[in-house]
Amino acid sequence: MASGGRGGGGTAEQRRARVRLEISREAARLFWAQGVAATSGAQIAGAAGVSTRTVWRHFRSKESCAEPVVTQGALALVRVLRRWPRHSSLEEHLVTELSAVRGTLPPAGLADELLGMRMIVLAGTEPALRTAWLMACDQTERELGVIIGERLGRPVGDLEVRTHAAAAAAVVRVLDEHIGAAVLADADLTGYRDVPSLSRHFAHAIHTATRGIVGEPVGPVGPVGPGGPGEPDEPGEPAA
Amino acid sequence: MASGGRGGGGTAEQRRARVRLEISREAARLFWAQGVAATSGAQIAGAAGVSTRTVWRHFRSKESCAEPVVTQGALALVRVLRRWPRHSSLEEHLVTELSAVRGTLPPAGLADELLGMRMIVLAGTEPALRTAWLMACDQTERELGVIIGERLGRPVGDLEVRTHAAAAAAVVRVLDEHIGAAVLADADLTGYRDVPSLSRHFAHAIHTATRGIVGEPVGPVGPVGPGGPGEPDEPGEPAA
DNA sequence: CGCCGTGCGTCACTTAATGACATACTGTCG
DNA sequence: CGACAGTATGTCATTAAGTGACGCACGGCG
Repeated sequence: MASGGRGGGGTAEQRRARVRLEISREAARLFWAQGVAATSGAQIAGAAGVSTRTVWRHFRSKESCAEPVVTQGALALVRVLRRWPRHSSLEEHLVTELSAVRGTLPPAGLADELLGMRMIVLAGTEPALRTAWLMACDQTERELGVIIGERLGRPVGDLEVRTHAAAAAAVVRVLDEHIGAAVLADADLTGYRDVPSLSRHFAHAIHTATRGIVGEPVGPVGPVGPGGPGEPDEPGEPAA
Repeated sequence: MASGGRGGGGTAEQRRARVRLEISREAARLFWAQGVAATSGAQIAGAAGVSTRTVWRHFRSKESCAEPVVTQGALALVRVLRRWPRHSSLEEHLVTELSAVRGTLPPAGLADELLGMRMIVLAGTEPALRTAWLMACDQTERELGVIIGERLGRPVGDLEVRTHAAAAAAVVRVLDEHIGAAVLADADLTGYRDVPSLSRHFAHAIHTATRGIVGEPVGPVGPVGPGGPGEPDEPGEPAA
């Protein structure tokens, strides 16, 4: 293609994101079908209908071509988390909102999700892909940091905010890897369609990883109290 | 080389590790001095006194040359953790053992540590290095998983073990990044020589990230005996 | 219409990375 | 001590990843 008629409008940034995603889809498909090593940049470019130069313009490396599809899933979670009202608990919010988002998912979104899971699974054996996956999680961690910082009323660089974000992102990553493996092993998404149950898992894991500091409702504006260590243990989540 | 006087004995594996570390040192030095992009594989090889072919035999990629020096620090922690007696708390063990280990550190070890910190700091701005750093942390996470699994009396693949390991590794990573930045900003290691205080930080962070499940003494053989030394006021863990 | 900014393709080029083969070193057995 | 096996290294040739420089097509704007 080149040229002309490509899917049109939107900000330059949006168009850029679309192109990246399109390349990423083809890359992921090929990685899954033939393995990473056996897939060349030229092949990816060809499949996506662009020149190799364009591929390298959009991605630092071959493996990083997988990042967009892989990020999609985590990004959805982050988007939901951005709308997390201060007065509600994490579990509450996730259970209702994740289901809602899932309900309105376009079919292309489902395909992307499957593709993303495949990449996550592949990352278990292909070190090159693992770097891409870890970079995607790293990105997620930053976004989580912003959200947590806001919620706790602390600056973004705050060490405590960063540790909580890191712990939360890490458990989300492990859960994603676990779900990915389970989904692909079970042939299909059976049993993992139960979004509310999954949501509770995520909420509980995040809550645990931050020792209850992220997860509870918080006051309308205040930070979480005295900062340090010593946060009294909340009477935690009721068991799922 | 080169040839000749290469450092001698030991297992094949040990020799391999030595060569990797030597290459890694030179690579890190060059990365720091000139930036990653400006450093070629040939340059690294030359500085380390080996052929480029040898460099590629030992490392998947240019950036991953940094992994060994960067891993050293985390590896020291893991080694200490391996000797963590079941009857003692994490804080106790770290405070005494980390100081001991630090005391017996050869001067080369200190230089490596500084180099490692520099790489961690560089990883903040150079995406290529960030992948290496994240891969190193990923490795640490696996080792942590083994240790935690043993301590909790659960199989290695156990989801809970993995989430705890991931959370713990993540907070250790953030702390490392924080310390690295502080050390390099403060010109020198002043204030971060206080190993006991650092140890307490690490212990507390890990303890928090695993919601107290990793950190307490545990019984002689059992899994996490809830009755005994357990969490003072933990509401029950939901059955995963 | 002419002008500018941007994104893409083409081509030439650098260098990261691998394969194939010859050689040198290490430790072992006779 | 000397032949032997295994492994790590070097050299050379080659592929493929990734970059720079340039020209062109497109779309907005006065």
